[in-house]
Amino acid sequence: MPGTKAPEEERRSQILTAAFDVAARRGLDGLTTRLVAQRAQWSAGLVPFHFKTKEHLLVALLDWLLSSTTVLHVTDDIAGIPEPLARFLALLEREMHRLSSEPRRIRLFFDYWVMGTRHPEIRRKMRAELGRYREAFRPMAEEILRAEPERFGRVTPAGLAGLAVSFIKGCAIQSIIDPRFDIDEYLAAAHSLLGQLAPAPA
Amino acid sequence: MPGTKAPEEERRSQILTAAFDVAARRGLDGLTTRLVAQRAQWSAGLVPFHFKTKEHLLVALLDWLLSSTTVLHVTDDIAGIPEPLARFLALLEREMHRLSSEPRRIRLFFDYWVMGTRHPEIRRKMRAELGRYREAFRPMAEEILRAEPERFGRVTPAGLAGLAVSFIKGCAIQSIIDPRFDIDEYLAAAHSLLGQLAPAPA
DNA sequence: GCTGGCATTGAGCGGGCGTTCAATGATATT
DNA sequence: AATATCATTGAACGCCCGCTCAATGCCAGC
Repeated sequence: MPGTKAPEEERRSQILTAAFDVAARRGLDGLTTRLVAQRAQWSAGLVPFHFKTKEHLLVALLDWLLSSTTVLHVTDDIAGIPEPLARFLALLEREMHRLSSEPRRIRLFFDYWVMGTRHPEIRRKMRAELGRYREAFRPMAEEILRAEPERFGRVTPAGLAGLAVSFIKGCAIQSIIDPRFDIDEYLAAAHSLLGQLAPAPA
Repeated sequence: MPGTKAPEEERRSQILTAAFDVAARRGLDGLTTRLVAQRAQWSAGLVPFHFKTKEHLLVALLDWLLSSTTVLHVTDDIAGIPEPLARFLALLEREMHRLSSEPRRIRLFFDYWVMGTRHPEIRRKMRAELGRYREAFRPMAEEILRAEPERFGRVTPAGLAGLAVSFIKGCAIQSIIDPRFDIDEYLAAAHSLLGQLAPAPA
């Protein structure tokens, strides 16, 4: 039955949307079942009814956050770029642009990252997410390295993919905490640095 | 009177040490004045007596964390490396090694980063810290770029310094949440990438 | 040896939290 | 129309928090 949801799932979805709003404003510490209910003018007991414990709510919100963040999909326009390095750079650039257009998601992502430090299930999910993120860069990294294997003897696709993730997450950390952090300057440096990887342009 | 402290400062320092222990175990959420006191077998009222509010304690702990992290000092052995690029890489490598040797500090750093997202004073301190961190890389970045200005037209020292910070923080984010993240592989990729900046090695 | 001042104690206050649950209301089934 | 089912309400419980403060202990200056 496309376009509809079971009532139960519908309600859970509504709650998660409200929970994201609260978490985005107040952080995971400030996320309480009462505030979530209040935000949508529900009774205080509704949220605990649909999510047995707060932990369930937190885990479900993380799933919601990750699944509603289109990070894995290499869109057609980027997949269509023939040159692997250019594709790599285009993906980097698009991701950085997404960062600055969705700061609330990134902040919450790092909030969960910190939580994952002490919470096994959340750590597992964050680890998987970062792994998927790297995997998205891996095919391009492989192609880049394959073009000039002798030049990058010790560099592996996984290493290069990890570097790409660092570019993006590192940029997020700096730009979110410091609005004067110059993303264009940063991107120019990244482009130039990665541009050195090009197989000797004419 | 070297080697001694005023009793008041001595006590505050003891409290901050205990507070770091608690925060490292439980995170900033789990940091309570009672737990700090309990940890050192003090009465529950002692911590609020020396730090009027919990916010004061949190800010003081951040100051303590940042000032006791030797991040600014480019040690003599590194400063003595003649080649700027090699110096840059040596500093990167030492910082990454420090990350894995002091995971508690890094975790707490990111915990404060998240807090800084919503707390102006903490955000200000985190911004300043990241700025100092970039500045530590800047002189070397300037030298590297000065060697071949025509090759890196659009790259600025600030951009390159930001990239260096991303290398380190990005590595921390990935390796702390995922013990299987291969730091050596990552470092090899970073070295190779930055190595491309070398002024045409023989 | 007395005393004044300060560090320290530990009980207590008010408040917000997660969670529970009897009561209520709405809806679908018979 | 009667009833069973389940989402929803809102008050209540127990817990832990930051913070306060009278009482206590400790020690330097007289």
